[in-house]
Amino acid sequence: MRTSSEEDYLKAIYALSNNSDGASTNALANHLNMKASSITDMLKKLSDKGWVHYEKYKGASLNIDGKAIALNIVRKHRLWETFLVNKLNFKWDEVHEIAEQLEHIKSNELVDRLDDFLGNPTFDPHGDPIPNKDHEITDSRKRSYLSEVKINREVIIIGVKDSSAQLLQYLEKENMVLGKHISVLEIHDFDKSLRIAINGKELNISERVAQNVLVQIN
Amino acid sequence: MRTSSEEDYLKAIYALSNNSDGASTNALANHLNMKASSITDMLKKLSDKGWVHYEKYKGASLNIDGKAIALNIVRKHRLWETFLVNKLNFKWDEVHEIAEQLEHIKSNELVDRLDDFLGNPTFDPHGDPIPNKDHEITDSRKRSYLSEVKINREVIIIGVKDSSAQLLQYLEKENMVLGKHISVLEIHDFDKSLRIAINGKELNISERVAQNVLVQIN
DNA sequence: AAAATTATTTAGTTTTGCCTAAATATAAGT
DNA sequence: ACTTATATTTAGGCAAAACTAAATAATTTT
Repeated sequence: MRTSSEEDYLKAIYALSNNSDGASTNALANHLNMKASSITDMLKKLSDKGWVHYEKYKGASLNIDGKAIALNIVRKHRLWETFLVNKLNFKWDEVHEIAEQLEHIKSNELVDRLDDFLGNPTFDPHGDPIPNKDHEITDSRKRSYLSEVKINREVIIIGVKDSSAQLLQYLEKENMVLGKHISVLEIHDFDKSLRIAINGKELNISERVAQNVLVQIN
Repeated sequence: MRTSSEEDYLKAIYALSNNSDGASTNALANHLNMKASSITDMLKKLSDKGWVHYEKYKGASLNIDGKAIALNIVRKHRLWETFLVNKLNFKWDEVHEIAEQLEHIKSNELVDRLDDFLGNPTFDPHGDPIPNKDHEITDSRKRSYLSEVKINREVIIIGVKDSSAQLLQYLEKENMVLGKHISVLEIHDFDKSLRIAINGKELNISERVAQNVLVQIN
């Protein structure tokens, strides 16, 4: 058995582990809005439970069991977000907080039935891939941030990096929503802002925004 | 703000308050599977928060705010049970435990949207009435337990009192499910068991079962 | 390489929500 | 009414999960 709190830590370690290197104490403290000392305490506990590899002063990484749990939480989070948007008509910037609660509901049967009910989606409303029952992410799309795209390349919006309400509302206002096609027309040297073509119109967006828009390259 | 634990207590006090008299410490301890001393602690806290009227040695009862919270939890519980049965195809004996978790998810918007998504049901899969947004139960059906029904009265199954898996599975086996029409043919004096007509056949059931089957009288 | 800075851990504390054991109040039996 | 039984409360304790403040390790700067 495990607590919601433990699940939050495992999810955070997963989120902060790029490539094979783990997550540092401070990075976790920052991500979870806690003090570093609290992180140290919990990492010891998670290590004792066999979910995390932890060495003093060297940060933490997930081992097999811990990764399975983390991916299961991610799976639940993304399935619930899909439910909230597709079935209850929430907007994609409104669902994160609720999904943070729903992801901790315990029942494998529930998750599997929800998955079926939603038609076994492979991506959530933010464009993030949904792990399958076996905790595998089978993401075949070539993805990149809009800020990295070459001029005149046509791409499709498939998600965002920072899913803050501010960003999502901005994108909604500019009608830069999931599935839209974009061409990068020009990159302005002085501030790296972009002129893009979308919805048959031209639009300028800041580098900051472009760095947070995830696109699929055809 | 309130905790899941506090919500559980308020729900228990509501469940144990028949008519206007409140719930005793021991009854609550029994209902919640806790020790009486834990109940005393929490009743003081709930009293401080203004949700419960508590006097030493005299048990507890809900005041206006507490009752509103309790009915909101009941509403959420029953809506989620309805979702699980109607949308995810769970059986009615499988949903209680999951709904116990889901009822604590915080978001009024979510509950209201779920309500709409389900078609604003007034009864859950066990036949229990679902409080509306204003925490009112508007139950217009005349209900009774099958054990109280007069001979030759035709009634409709609308719920159960004890929703244990054993009972629900027994009813399922005998095809005594929600919505079925029943006539009481005979009440045997020596053990108060009933001979009933259901599904075009006759069937004997014990008093114990009859006491737990909730029916609507036409 | 030493000093200064930053990151991490340790030690001790707090709050929540439960527990046990003992004390006290209420209710019931004779 | 008095004794016994039951119900309830009080007092003290424990584990989880956070915190602060101080100590120590690692890293960076000069």
